[in-house]
Amino acid sequence: MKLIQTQPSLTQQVYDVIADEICDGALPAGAHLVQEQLAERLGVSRQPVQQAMALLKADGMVEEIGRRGLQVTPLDLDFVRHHYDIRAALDGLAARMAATRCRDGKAFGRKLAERGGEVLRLGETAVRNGAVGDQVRHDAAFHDLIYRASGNPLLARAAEPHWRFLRRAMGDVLRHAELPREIWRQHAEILDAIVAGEPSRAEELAIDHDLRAAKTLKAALSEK
Amino acid sequence: MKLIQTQPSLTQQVYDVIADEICDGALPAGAHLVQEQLAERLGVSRQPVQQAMALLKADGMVEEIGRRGLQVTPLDLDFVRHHYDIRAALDGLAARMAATRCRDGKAFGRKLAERGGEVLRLGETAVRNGAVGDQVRHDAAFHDLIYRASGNPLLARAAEPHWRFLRRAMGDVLRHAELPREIWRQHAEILDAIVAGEPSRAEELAIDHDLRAAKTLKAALSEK
DNA sequence: ATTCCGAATTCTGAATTCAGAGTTCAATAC
DNA sequence: GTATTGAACTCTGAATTCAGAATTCGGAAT
Repeated sequence: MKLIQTQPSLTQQVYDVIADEICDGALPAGAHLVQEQLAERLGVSRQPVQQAMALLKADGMVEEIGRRGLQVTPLDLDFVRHHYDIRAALDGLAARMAATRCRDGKAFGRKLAERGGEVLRLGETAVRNGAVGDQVRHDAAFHDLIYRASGNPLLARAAEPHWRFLRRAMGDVLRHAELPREIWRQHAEILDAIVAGEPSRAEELAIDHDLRAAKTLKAALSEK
Repeated sequence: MKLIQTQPSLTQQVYDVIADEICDGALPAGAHLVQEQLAERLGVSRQPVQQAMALLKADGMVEEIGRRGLQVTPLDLDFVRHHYDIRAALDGLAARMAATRCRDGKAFGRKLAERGGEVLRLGETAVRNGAVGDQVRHDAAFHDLIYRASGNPLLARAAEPHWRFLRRAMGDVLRHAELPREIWRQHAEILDAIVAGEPSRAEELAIDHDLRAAKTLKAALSEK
């Protein structure tokens, strides 16, 4: 029997709407946000908006501008590298742990190979179709799969703020460019190393992948 | 001229009070929290309490118990290792980056050696005095120094949720035991490697330190 | 004794209002 | 023209109230 999903709170819904608009660029850095206006636009009272703003503030996505509303935080180019450095550490850990689990259990590795393969195929389909939004989604899905495969339930959550920032940065770029095709080759290599049960190799590839992505993204942002 | 500090919001103050009580064990795992009661106890209206609870919930420190208030989240022993694994990755990164900076700039290393040395001395004094609370504080201060020395402004923030959890776990243990004295020797070794500008060695020592701490803490928690 | 159902209760989320913090603007003085 | 000051304005944080979700309890039926 399927669990009955309770309606998320208005606060949660407001948070999700605003967070998504920030991450996909509809609300660009510096965009001015006023609680009363957001409340009107979303058809709710100000209180859930206020609460959502507090959460978005805690997440670094918005900041106060001194009793004159809030603004979407700037996308600081220097922070691209900072976020990727942390992601590299976390992604490396995830890959290593997942590979260790595959080394110790063949059935686990087979299942992961299968699921990973699906995501890679979806990613490559999106590349063929030039569906950029889909590419980002499958990129995230691939990494999420590895976090979950690591056996550490905290990894996905730990990586989340960095993904959020980078999703914003990518969103900025992807109006003009695509994800490099080579990331899918890199994903495949990471998956292979994990499934083969090679922790050090998997970690190295994951870190390398992120550090390359950092360079690429930073270069693309500098051109704008 | 000294900056004038504005009073933190009531929400922030409520958050800080509750978070501190959770972290130092005054509010143990499972403690029942009701907004109205907290509001009375703290002499504020329910609204800032509600907001603080939303933030504490987002931070995983409290959880809902189904329209009957909230409770402090359980301290799950399995999570000690999970948190330390992530901390090891982050601390390793911090140490490596700090060491790289020391290798590239001697003045930076000298300054760090000085500051680090101070913290280590404070830690050792606390050990001699059997001042357990101070030991935890200086432990955190040491690591915070390394995060800042890394040059990545996001590292301290990234490590925060893990420190929160581990501070709670340590608080649980420290009613009965002390931090092992060897952690100060380990800290000194990490600092030496960083100041000497040896990134790989610094990273290794930092990771090793955390993995040992994980074992020690987990064993201590199992005995209770 | 166990199960079911409706009522009572507890508590939260949301709406509304009030107070006031901090910014902006307009008038005045130099 | 520039600087200063006080008033007006914008917006937030907090207090209060209302609505209702979800749990608990007690009584009735089996």
